[in-house]
Amino acid sequence: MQISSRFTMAIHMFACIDTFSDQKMTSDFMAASIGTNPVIVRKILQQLKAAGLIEVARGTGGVTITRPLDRITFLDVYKAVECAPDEELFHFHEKPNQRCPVGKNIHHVLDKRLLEVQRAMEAKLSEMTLADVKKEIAVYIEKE
Amino acid sequence: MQISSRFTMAIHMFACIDTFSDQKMTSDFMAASIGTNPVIVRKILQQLKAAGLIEVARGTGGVTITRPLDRITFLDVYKAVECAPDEELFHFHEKPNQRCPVGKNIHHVLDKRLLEVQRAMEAKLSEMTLADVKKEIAVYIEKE
DNA sequence: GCAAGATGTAATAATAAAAGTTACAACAAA
DNA sequence: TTTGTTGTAACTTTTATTATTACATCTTGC
Repeated sequence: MQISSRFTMAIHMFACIDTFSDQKMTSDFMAASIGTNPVIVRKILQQLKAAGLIEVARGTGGVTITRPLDRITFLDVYKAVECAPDEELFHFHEKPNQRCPVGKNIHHVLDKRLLEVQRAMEAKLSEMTLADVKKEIAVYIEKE
Repeated sequence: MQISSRFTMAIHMFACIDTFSDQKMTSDFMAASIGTNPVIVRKILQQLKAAGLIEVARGTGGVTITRPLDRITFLDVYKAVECAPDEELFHFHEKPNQRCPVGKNIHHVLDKRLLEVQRAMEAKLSEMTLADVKKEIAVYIEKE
């Protein structure tokens, strides 16, 4: 199973907003760059807005990033688009038999360990920022 | 999105096999403990067998774990049941527009970073073993 | 005022993956 | 040869993602 592509689409969107900052960025433009439907882009825009990462100009169009790119981490983006609040990475089977000594206790035993794994992933995500992406995209564009 | 419950079911199965090592362990028994269907258990058994972690006695029933529990990590189990070989944790949107400078390069920029995140998660998974689970389950059972 | 071009969002469909179920052939041992 | 089990195919159900259509709402310029 995989983490949904909303995350990579969101980062792609930030890259568009920044790279083409001289022009008004619309959901149609970003959808064309990503290769998806404008409504998908608008939904992700709403999630990013709800997380306080961007502002969207209604009516006229255009997106503003609310803080410097080096202060937006991959984890910020991940949490904004990927999961419901406090959702856990691992999906637990929900009906272990409480009358079996293993079924009764497996949840206690695994929960904290799986959370530890999730924290490790999140820690790594928080080390990366949109500024890194901006920098590297610029290098690639330079080359051409 | 979440990692499927096959992973936690598989660990639950190992816990059953070990905790009740005095009796023959069948898919029916494990399914009852997990709260699922025996066929689900048998499919996971096949995946664990293919990964070389267990042997299953056909006809008669019963499962043997092929090496000491402290030498089977969560990562071994995860890789056995969770993903196709070399499957990546993050799902990339597949059709970025090659005529857009961002769409053309986003994959290059993100791939190595997302792989780094995945490696961090896998590293943490490899620190935990089934022996840890065995030990803690035993403590819980002791208490009663 | 109102036309043009956006966003916001509901409703729904299409797709894909996980999880569950039924059925039965193949097998091992008493 | 009976019993209880695994192996596995076929199918259904469930859930989540992704895509699409449609349209109300908003902002600006004319």
